[in-house]
Amino acid sequence: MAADSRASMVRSAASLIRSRGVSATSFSDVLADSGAPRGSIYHHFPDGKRQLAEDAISWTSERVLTHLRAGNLASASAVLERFIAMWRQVVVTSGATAGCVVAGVAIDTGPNETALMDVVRDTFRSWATVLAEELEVVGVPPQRATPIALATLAGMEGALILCRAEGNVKPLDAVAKELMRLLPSEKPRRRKGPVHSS
Amino acid sequence: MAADSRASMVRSAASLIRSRGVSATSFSDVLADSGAPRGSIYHHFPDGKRQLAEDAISWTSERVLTHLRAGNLASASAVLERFIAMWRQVVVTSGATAGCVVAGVAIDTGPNETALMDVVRDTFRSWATVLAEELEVVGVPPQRATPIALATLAGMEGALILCRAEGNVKPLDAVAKELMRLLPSEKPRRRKGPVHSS
DNA sequence: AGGCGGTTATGATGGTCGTCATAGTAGCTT
DNA sequence: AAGCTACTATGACGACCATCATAACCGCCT
Repeated sequence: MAADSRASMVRSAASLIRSRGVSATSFSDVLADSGAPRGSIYHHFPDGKRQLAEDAISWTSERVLTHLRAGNLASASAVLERFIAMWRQVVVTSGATAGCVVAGVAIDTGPNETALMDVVRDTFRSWATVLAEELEVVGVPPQRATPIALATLAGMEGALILCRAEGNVKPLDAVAKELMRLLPSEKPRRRKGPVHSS
Repeated sequence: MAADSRASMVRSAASLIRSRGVSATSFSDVLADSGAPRGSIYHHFPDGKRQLAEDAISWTSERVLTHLRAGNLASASAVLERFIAMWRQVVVTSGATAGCVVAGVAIDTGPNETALMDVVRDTFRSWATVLAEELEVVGVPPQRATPIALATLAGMEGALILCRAEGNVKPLDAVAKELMRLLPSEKPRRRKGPVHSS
């Protein structure tokens, strides 16, 4: 299959960018990590490194969106918790060495490379939009859904950085707890007060 | 004076790292931006680039801490707003191209370079600590002050990334508004309900 | 005047990076 | 079987990077 080595390159690029940023991730690193053949870099990525970074973002974004939309939308807190738990797992399984690919690209991309930054912007927008939509579906007032979604996204992106610095998930958990406070008090369920994650 | 060129190098390094990350910031860039002499790099920074990055963080951190402590601690919202306004100014005056130096270092620093990451961690901790202390001083319950401080820090770091992606300050403003909601309702002042920024 | 420590000029080194050209191979189509 | 397309091997290229060695410069102290 053709796209095999290509896909593994994208996956490796995403993984490496997550934990070192994009400038510190060389093609050699990607090849070494993916086992992909040297000769096919510019066959699969004619636009070079920029394209690889773009694809790494797109690949990540689709995974995130898929994960988000796979939720069953039980409540507002469930929506946020699903998003948060996803990032939490990134931190935990990486031993607090990985963050967000999109942030990694965003931070060491100068204002010149508008193409890359456009992808970054669109990705963040799509995440925030889906999050806001889902919040609305479960009853969060429309004028609250978007700001809450944005604050959650920003809070997570920031938390990922703090977790990397601290070497553990504690900052993310603390931030998550605060983000939950932004939600309007849920319609009082009959029994069981506390949140019960899936 | 000796430290003249050295100081300008640190300042330039901080400025460049803010808007491109640390890996994408070369010594040549720093020298070009600062006008400092080529020959004195390893005189002032015997440990090379790592030391330059460390100093850029320390220099930034001291400026931040100084700015924070210069507030008059009128209320909890004033404390947060002072911190937020500081970052807002970074975004505005840079045309949404600059972020946080510490985040820039944190993101493209691998898990190997523990020395750098230690500086990053200590810096974040000091900011969160000062923020929490000030919140306590103005009457925020101790068990709330620390989480709020952390969420504010994470929210700002994330917001800076989003602002860079969007090219404007709107994300930061939206996040800031949400962060304010985390504060316990202020002791009801006699008159004037709504928050009134300085 | 003389010297001395702190600073800078100059330039080289080895390495790595992104990029690409050229040639080879595998596999499907006809 | 032939040929075409998609992929890979090999290796080179110019550029830039961080780092350092060596020597010259400057101003201050004596």
